[in-house]
Amino acid sequence: MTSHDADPDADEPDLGELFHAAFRGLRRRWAHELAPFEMTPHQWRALNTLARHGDACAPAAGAGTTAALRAAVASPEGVLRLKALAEQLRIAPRSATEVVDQLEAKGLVERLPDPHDRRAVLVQLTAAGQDLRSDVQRARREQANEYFARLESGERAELARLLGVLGEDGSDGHWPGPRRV
Amino acid sequence: MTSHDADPDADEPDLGELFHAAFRGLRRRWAHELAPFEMTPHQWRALNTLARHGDACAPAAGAGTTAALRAAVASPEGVLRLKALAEQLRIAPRSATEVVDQLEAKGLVERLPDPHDRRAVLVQLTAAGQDLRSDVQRARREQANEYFARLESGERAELARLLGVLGEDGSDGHWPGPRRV
DNA sequence: CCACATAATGAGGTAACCTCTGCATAGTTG
DNA sequence: CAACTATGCAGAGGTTACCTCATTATGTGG
Repeated sequence: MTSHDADPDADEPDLGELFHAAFRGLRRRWAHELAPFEMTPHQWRALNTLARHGDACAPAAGAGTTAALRAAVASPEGVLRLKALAEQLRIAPRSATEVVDQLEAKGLVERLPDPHDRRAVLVQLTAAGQDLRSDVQRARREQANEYFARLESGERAELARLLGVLGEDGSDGHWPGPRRV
Repeated sequence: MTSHDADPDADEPDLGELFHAAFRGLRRRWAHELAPFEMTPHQWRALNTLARHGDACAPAAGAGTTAALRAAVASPEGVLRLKALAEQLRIAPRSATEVVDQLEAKGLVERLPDPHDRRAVLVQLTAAGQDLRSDVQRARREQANEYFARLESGERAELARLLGVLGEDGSDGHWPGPRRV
C-alpha cells in the first residue's frame, strides 16, 4: 500500500490473508470447544458428516461405470463407505481410514462389512457416537459462541453462498483429488 | 438461532464445512501456483507480509509497557521483527522463526540485529526476495485464476468484510495467543 | 545490582494431510 | 470358469504447519 492505487494488490488487498486468519480462528475455536470431549476438529468433522450423510443417503457417486454406481449408491442408512466419507470430507481415502481408526478406537464408530461388496467397509456411528455428537452440539449451542454468531443471519447466508462458490471444484465435475505436487 | 425450527442444524447447515472446503481449495491452489517457485503457501504468506508491513511500518504494538511500545514501533522500513511477523501471521513466535529460517536458507530474507535491542532480530527482504515476490505476483495475475476470480468484485468485497469480522480476535484486544489445549 | 520480563531459538511433539505399495475382492471377457 | 484388470482398504513412511517447554541473551525497574 505504497499510496493510492499504483500498487497492484490494491484490488485484492488481502483476501487470502483474511481467509487464512478467519480460518485459523475457526480451527482454534473448534479445537478449544472440542477439547473437553477429547476430540480434534478433524474427528468432529468426520463424526458429523457421518451422522449427516449416513441419514441423508446422498448419492455421492458419479464415478463412471455402471457397476461402481450401483455399488456406491447402496448406502442403507446411517452408514457410509470409507471412500464416500473421504469424498465428503474432501480428503484422500487413506486419510479417511485414519480418522475412522481414531473414532473407532474411541468406540464412536464401528466398521461393518458391506454386504454388497466384500472389499468395502461401511462406517457407522455407534450409540456412543451419536450421543457424543448430540452432547457436543448442545454444548456449542449453549455457549452460543458459534464463531459465526458474530455475523447476522443474513450475513451468514451470504457467506455460505460465497464459500459455496469458492469451494466447488473448478475441475471436470469430479473431484481433482488431493494435491499432486 | 434456537428460534423455532425443529432441526437445530437447519439454520447453520454447514458453514464450517463450507469454510473448510473453500479453504482447502485455496490452499491447494496456492500450493499449485507456488510450486514452480519452490515455495509453500506458508512461505509466500510470510514473504508477502514482510514486503507489505515492512513498508507500511505498522505499529503492531500495544503490548502495554512504554518500553515495549517504544521498541516495537521502531521498525525502520522494509523490516520486521520476528515477533511482529509472528503477530501479523497469527502464529507463535517460534513458528515464525521457522519460516524465516526457510526463507533465509533460500536467500530471500536476511536477519539483521536490531540496533535498538540486541535481543531482537530484524528480518528484511533481500533483493532476491523482492524479485521473487514480484515474479510470483506477476505470474498469478497472468494466470488470472486468482481463485477468488470466481466471485464478482462486489462479492469479493463482501467476503472480505465478513472474513474481517470473523477474523478479528474476540478477546481483550490483544491476541489470545495460540491454542492452549 | 538484582529480580523479572522479553526476544529469539533448540528440542521435541502433534494433527492432518499425503504417496506408494500390497492385498483381497469384484466385475469383465474370451 | 480362468485370466485380467479395476477397486477398496490399510501398512509404511514422509511432509507441512503448527505447537509447547526450556534455555540463553538481553533489557528494565526498583
